[in-house]
Amino acid sequence: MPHWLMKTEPDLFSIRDLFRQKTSPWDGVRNYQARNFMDQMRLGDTVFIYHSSCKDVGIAGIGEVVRESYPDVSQFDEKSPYFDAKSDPAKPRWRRVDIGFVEAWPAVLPLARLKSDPALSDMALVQKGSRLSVMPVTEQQWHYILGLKP
DNA sequence: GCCAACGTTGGC
DNA sequence: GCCAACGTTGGC
Repeated sequence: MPHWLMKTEPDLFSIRDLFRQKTSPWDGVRNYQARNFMDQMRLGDTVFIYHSSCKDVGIAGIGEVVRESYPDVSQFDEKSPYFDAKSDPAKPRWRRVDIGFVEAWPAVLPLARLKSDPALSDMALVQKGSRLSVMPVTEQQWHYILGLKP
């Protein structure tokens, strides 16, 4: 069963919000590589939920795919920050998946911890300048990181 | 708040 | 098809 990592800005949507809501559409992804990875996600795939652009940057918990990719309606909403005037309603450019809550960790596993670990040097997450917001996690990386869980 | 690195756009 | 300019991401 494949594994993934998805970024979120906790000021907008955090692991605690996912806990409260139990499930949430993952919308607003506007990057082709990230979108293509979302299209590959399947029901039951597990996802590290990563907090970015905040005080405690790192992995905050786990979610799972509860609905496979379907059009992200926010691309057609002129009032949405995710509006995309160039997207054709007949062929929506952007999609989203729904993510369900699995667990919140007692503390964030810091990015600095992941960066300093040679076992994780292949992850896009720790590579300089990487801005990918949805990425695959290998089986080995997944279990290794689970072992680092705070 | 700063700024390096990135992805996208558009002129040529 | 190249590449400079731009807007954005995201760690620090």
